[in-house]
Amino acid sequence: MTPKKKGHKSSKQVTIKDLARQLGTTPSTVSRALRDQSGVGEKMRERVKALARQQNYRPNAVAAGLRKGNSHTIGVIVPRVNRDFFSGVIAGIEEVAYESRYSVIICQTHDRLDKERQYVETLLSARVDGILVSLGLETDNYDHFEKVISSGIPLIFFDRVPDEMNVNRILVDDYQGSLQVVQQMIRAGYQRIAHFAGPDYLNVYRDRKQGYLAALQKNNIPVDEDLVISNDLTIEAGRRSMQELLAKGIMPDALFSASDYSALGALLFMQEQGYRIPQDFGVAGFSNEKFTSYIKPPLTTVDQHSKEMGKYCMNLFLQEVKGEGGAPGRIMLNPEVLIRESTLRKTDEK
Amino acid sequence: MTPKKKGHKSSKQVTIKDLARQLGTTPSTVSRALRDQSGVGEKMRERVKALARQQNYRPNAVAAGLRKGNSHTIGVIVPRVNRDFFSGVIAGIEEVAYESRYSVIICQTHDRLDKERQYVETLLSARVDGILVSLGLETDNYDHFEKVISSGIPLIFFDRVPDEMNVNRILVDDYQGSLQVVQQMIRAGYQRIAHFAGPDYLNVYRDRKQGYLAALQKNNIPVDEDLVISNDLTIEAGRRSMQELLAKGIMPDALFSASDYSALGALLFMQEQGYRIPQDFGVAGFSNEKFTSYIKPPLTTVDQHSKEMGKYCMNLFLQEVKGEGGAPGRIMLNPEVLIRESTLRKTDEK
DNA sequence: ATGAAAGCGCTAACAT
DNA sequence: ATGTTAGCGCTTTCAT
Repeated sequence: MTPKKKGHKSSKQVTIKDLARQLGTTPSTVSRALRDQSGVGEKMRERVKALARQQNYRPNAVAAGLRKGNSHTIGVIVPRVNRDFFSGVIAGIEEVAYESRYSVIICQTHDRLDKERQYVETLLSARVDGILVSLGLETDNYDHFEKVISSGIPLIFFDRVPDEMNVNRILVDDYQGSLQVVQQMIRAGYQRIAHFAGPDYLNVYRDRKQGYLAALQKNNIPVDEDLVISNDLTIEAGRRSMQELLAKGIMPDALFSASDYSALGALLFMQEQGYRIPQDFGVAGFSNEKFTSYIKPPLTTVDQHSKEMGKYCMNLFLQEVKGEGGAPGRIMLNPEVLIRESTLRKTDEK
Repeated sequence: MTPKKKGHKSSKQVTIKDLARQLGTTPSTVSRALRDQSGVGEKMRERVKALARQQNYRPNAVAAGLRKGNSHTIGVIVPRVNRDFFSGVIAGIEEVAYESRYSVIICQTHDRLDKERQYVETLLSARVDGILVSLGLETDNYDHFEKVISSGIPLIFFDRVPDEMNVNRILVDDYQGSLQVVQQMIRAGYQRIAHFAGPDYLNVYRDRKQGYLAALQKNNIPVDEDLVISNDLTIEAGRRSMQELLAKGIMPDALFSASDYSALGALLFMQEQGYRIPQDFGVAGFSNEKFTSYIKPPLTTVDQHSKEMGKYCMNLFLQEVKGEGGAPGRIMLNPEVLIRESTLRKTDEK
């Protein structure tokens, strides 16, 4: 069957063959001319290009990809695109991809493992040339990524990476970022600092918690298990966890949350309860979401250099795809701690 | 040349042909079996599927697409993904796409016309089955979209749509939303309401301005040209425009901005200047970005039902691609006006 | 129920 | 400098 457009305007796309016929030459010559390959007369090249333009010829990347065994497309899998951190990384990836003429397919898992698996399949079927991933909150199993590795294409993780796999990874030093934030909070005079953590099987949350614990230890503050709470790090979760703490009669004087969102939830709740931030209660988050600087008071947080991270990802991919990649390694970026009003208790106001 | 993986682990992907050989049958039979087509013996079907699973066969969507003349992929072009409105639309599109097993390529133009053009080319070359677009701020020319139309694939615009083209469009009633917001502001006692507008060649900004003007007119408030300012609707632009107004000695008592971001900029600036919101100055934005409900005071704004809009888009595409699309039409959703504290001046506090 | 053969559009090895 | 040929992996006629 000749595939014909259903009910549409029956515009078949112009092919290289059509051009060849009209020029009285062959597809190979046209192909060469179009791609500025050597071995085509100047005159012929001109004629080909002129006709191509005139006929609105558009190369079929699908066909070329099939033939060449690559699609010049990469897939990016992230939990969500509407987080400033992830959209920053994506912006960085796109910037480099655009320059090197790669297309980027962005997939959102919404932190769901089933979607993550599905998207891996889809991308592999689409024969993307590489996959860049940040894991979803639910992901505690990496079988689907083993498939990527055995397919032979580059696989690069960023931020939320799998521990047990020997793969390329690009990270920010979560431990250091957290350590510094909590140290500052302690210096500001907070004594009972609570922590909202994410799942322990994700490196970032584990490291942030370790940084928190290390800061307490360095200052000889005993760890109170009641003050360390795992939740799913949304605004609502932050609000609820805070409420539950108070309901249980547990009263910290500050909070370091592994996420800006749950920090915000807690902050709003405490304000509603009449606590003044930072005098009565200090709050710090993580990721430097934009809203953290708009709210009152502005929220102390940690910037992860998201755009830069994205650029590193794409550059690493480009290196890998050129075959210049050595053994899988890791790149660790330094975070930037942003001390803002939400943890700046003037001790005399205590 | 047999295309071989460069330096990679030389894992060639299993093909339908490999399976056929191992089963002593032909590619056509394997293909039929895999896709549950009729005309294959029950027994053979089982054997094929078993082997496919065992060998980790993965269909090559590129090859199938080339043969069938479709990619089962759609492209979405938006100004940016880190706006709640756009990420909401994308979520809606993805939800429906996922169910119907379509892949979605998301492209960000960052409001730049050159990128918009480039992405259209890329998507057409990738032979996507349809394109969904919301125009960039710079876009005042639609030639690149004419190419999409002449390629014969469905083209659907949402929110920011081109006026002069006869295409499918999905919108929210910006005029009504703006009209209602400004009416409320007037009822709350504001008399000199400024307006931040976007470029006039984009429908949404034109309509929002019209809604603003209509509200004034209905209340017999004369329009003051000095109070209507075009800027690029970022936080910084909002801040700057507000500053310039005051510097010129022009003092409105409220602002209705066509964007939440520029509304925020103005709000922050006014607060820094010591004005109380909403008592001394009222502020309203547009789009219901999430941050609008976190800031103090919460910002009056207009919700555009973004996710629903995305679903409409994808469903319309599915209809079109099945050939059930009639002449291009338009779908208009009702906005939801969210009156919040930033415009709730208690008149006695005046 | 199965197989043979052609071809989607393009590229690249191998002629000439 | 150009042409010929083969084939990427798959689907779909058209046999049998």
